[in-house]
Amino acid sequence: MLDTKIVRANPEAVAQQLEKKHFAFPVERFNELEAKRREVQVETENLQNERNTRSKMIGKAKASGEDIQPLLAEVASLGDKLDAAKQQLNEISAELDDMLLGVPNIPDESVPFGEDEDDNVEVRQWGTPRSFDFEPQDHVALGEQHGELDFETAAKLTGSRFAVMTGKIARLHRALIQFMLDVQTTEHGYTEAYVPYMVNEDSLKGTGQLPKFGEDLFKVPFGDRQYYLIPTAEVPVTNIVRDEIVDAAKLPLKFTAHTPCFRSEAGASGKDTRGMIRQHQFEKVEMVQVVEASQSWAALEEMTGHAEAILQKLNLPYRVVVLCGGDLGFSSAKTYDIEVWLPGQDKYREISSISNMTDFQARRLKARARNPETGKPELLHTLNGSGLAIGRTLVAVLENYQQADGRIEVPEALQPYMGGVTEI
RNA sequence: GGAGGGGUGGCUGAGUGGUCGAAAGCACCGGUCUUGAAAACCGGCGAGUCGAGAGGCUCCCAGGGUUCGAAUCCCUGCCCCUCCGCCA
Repeated sequence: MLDTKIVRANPEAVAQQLEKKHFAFPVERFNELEAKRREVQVETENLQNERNTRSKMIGKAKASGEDIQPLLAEVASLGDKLDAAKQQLNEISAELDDMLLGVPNIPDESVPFGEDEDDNVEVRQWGTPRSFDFEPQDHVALGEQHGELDFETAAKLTGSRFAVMTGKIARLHRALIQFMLDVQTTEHGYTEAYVPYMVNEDSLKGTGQLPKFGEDLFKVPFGDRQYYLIPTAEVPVTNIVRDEIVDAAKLPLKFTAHTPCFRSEAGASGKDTRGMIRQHQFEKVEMVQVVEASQSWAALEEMTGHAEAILQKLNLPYRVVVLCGGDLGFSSAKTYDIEVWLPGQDKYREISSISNMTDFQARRLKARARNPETGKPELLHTLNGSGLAIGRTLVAVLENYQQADGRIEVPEALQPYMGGVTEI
């Protein structure tokens, strides 16, 4: 959520900045509602004030043994008036809240203008895509050849967009998780976290998936409530600080977590239908940082480096792009995507996304820390990034490390996690 | 699933219808004292929101209700603790 003070002070400026994200902020409707809100709120609060004052007088009168009947008569009509005012205020506030909860974060000045992913801007490249002296296969063909990556069985068990892995490939998949967690905890200073894979509505509101993007989520009815399968560890991990005043001395908080992620991919029918690139269920090792406001831009660069380090250790060629306004996520002020080279597709594909949410999530979460100078609680900044998406990393390893006969070299960094196996 | 006890400020914890946003302690901040620190003593100290300000309003798990007035009474839900049962 944006700072309502800023929106009120200059709605036109906010609207203009949101244009970069191709979001049309309804300035007129907002101003209209704001004016009404102000009016009704003042009226309501005046009535409340009157009620409070008179109730106190009644209390005093009663204590001193006076007759309170005349005083009671005076307040008789107050209740109805107050109820009416309150109801009106509630309606206006609800509409304003709905409006503001649906407004995305303002993109940072450094975010390039653009429509979609084609307008993202490359920041740097690392490594050189390997040149093959044979026709490289994609991971689906490789997996089939090994008999260890099976989409048809998964479709029988569940449906499309799931995978069954067995044997060495299943182990390689697991090795990637362990490897990444170890790097993040021992080399990058993250604290490992284990979190629920189902969350409540409040958590999803806190990080911004709700109320707007419910159709992307898998819902789990539970009694008369509703839980949701997490679409990313960002949700449970970032919500650790919801409604908390964090001890400033403990900042920055740096968490890493391995979780499965569940996405309905509602808007992606027909997109990436082959293989493991876009699944309803996939694993991810996530990085989350909760930092003091002034530190978040440095943290964004740092976290991008942490994700890159994994790819470098795996010796997988990649490039880093900065997302343009049109491709930027709802809660994000700035996002870097890291794209890994996939020989099977002959192009770079997203394998990590690192975002600075500034105070946008923190405001919804009420995640604060006391400023040591002033003693006052101030909003924190939250960031998250994949470090990395496991399924896509597996795809990258299979495709980049394939041999002419279909065997897969095991990257050196993963060999300790594969019991010393060098080839599968 | 059954029985009971609880959810109050950063923390511990008092408060069972009125002058309670809320005792006390801890923590924290300022001061006195001290070469410095500690201790002791004095003072300050919840959050959010509206307002230029004075000040107002809201918040004692959440949502309803009773009442002129609710932290306090009633209803529903959620969460935590103890015991019994079941269980990976």
